[in-house]
Amino acid sequence: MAREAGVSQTTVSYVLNDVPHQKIAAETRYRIHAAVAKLGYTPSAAARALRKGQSDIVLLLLADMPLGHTAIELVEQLTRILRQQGLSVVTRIEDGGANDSLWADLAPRAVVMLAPVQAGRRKRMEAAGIQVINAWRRKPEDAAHDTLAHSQHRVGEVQARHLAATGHRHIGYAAPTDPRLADFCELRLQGVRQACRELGIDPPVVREVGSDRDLATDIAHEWRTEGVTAVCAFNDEVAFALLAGMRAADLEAPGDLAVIGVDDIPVAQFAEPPLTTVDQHIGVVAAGLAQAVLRRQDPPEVSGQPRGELATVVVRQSA
Amino acid sequence: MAREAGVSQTTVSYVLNDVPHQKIAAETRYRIHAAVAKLGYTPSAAARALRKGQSDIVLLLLADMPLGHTAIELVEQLTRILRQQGLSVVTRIEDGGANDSLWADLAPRAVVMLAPVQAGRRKRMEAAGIQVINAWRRKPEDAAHDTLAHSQHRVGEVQARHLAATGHRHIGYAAPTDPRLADFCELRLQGVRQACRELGIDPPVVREVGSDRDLATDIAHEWRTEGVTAVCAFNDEVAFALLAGMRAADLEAPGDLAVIGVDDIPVAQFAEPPLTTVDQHIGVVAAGLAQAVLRRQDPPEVSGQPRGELATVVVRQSA
DNA sequence: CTGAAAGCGCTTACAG
DNA sequence: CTGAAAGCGCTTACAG
Repeated sequence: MAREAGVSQTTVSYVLNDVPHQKIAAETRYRIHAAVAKLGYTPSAAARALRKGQSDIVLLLLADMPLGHTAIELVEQLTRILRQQGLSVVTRIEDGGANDSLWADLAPRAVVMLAPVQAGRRKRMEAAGIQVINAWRRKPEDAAHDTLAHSQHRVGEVQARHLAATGHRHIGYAAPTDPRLADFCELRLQGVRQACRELGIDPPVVREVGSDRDLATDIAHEWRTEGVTAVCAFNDEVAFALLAGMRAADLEAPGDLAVIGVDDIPVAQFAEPPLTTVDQHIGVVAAGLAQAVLRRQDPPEVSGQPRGELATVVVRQSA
Repeated sequence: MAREAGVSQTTVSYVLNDVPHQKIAAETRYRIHAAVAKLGYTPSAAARALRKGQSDIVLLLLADMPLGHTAIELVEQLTRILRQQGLSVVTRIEDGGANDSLWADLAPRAVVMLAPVQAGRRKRMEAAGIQVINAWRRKPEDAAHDTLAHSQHRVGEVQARHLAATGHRHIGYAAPTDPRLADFCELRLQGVRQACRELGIDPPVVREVGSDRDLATDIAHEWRTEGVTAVCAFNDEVAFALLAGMRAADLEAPGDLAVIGVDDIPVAQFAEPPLTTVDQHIGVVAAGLAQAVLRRQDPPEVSGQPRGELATVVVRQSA
């Protein structure tokens, strides 16, 4: 490569990396770019990583749980935003431990954890100079400065407020049965609880709604006998199960029990009745995460929490 | 590291890589492992990659299209299978070109493309010694040796055969409107067409069903006037739209029009009526893909096409 | 059975 | 404005 352009390795490196404060003659630059094009040269990232100790990769670790539509959108957005900054987002689904070798393999600049983080692992990564961004706080107290957790809390709040605004004072909460969803559920549920407190209405009556229609029917009846008139479902899937259980017992939404989901999955509009749900503004969350990654390297440009609403209600017929 | 154990770099490398035909004294081995544990030493993958010219990473490139539940499962399974072979699967959503830098960054051993592959890009990767596995054939003719394409073809076949088996002779095909899904749709549709040919029934009447309920209603009426009695939907989402359109016009499934989807998404069982659909056996596809990756390096153990059914019908009420 | 040495392809002080 | 040289941490012939 250097030979083809008739210059030294050094100069090639300067030109290709646009090293500031290095004046390079325009003609030399040109010769180098020509040679690059001619040879189809691509710098070896392995060598660069070895030399600099870090690659330009940001590793996104996803929890091993049912990943929906929304999670994928988050991945896409984060990938897009960070690419503009020259960083390559690479995604990995967690699976317990074996990933240690992966972060060593990639020598990522940062690891964004959308999964539980074990203290030991975190320490090892940080010791290796990798920035660890924990976007998965279990405890709501920790969530204050965390866009993702904050948005989950907000989701619950938005659900409860919509129900209250349409006159409901006794609400239920339909939790999923999958234990891997428990942390997420807790965050959303806290949001619901807080909203209820603030609105001065009863705390939500929580029940696990599995993916069994008959069970959902029973639960719907129970809620009604307890005076519950509306329920926040953990997500749209749980809402579908509940709606199916209600139809089986000739219970109507929102008349007998109003139901509001979360996610606005593509089929939500085709539910019977069409599902009222909460749309998460994933772009805002992604921007928050991207900021956290970038803050380290570009102090001035980025600032605190991202602005913008994190979630809004999509009103259809079920609530 | 070598110093801590009181041996040379060479020996450390031999021990850690279990180099065959290198006899190392048990005591030396032990000293090295002890030092590894004590220092928390992790070999630099960047250096290894630089030296060997390849990392242990397999890059999975996903098309930029609505990725469902099924796609995610494929990613999970492939990750799991390949990890057992010491390979790290890393996933990236395609976005047009900018990924060139990524494969250079990772120096992956193989790239599995679940996205359209441009000839130029492919050539560059292969020139770099990267194995390229193209699991995205546009043309059904190319699909013969490709597990993924083959399974898509099979999906259509299974749909049509189920409909024929329940007495339908005039079937419709509900295609999605998203152009990014066109290639996939074509593969499935070919499967339907072939099954119709083999069964001696009319070719499917294809219509695009968007996510507009009223439009779906109109289309349902059209099909009925044309004598269509059952329809294969591209996937469960399209099926939901169609079912919603039918309910709006008091048309019943399967009486007025039978509907069968694809994917068995979690909410399919809660459709009104519960959706009959096709379950793709993603494990088989993943195994096929994994084989293709491994074939190159471990010739003997793996053989041709994976065995096993690729898709089966989940019978519920809509068809 | 073990080690000294070369070299993978970069980046970056440093010297001109 | 440009280049010679060191060194990042490995692997692997090769020599003992």
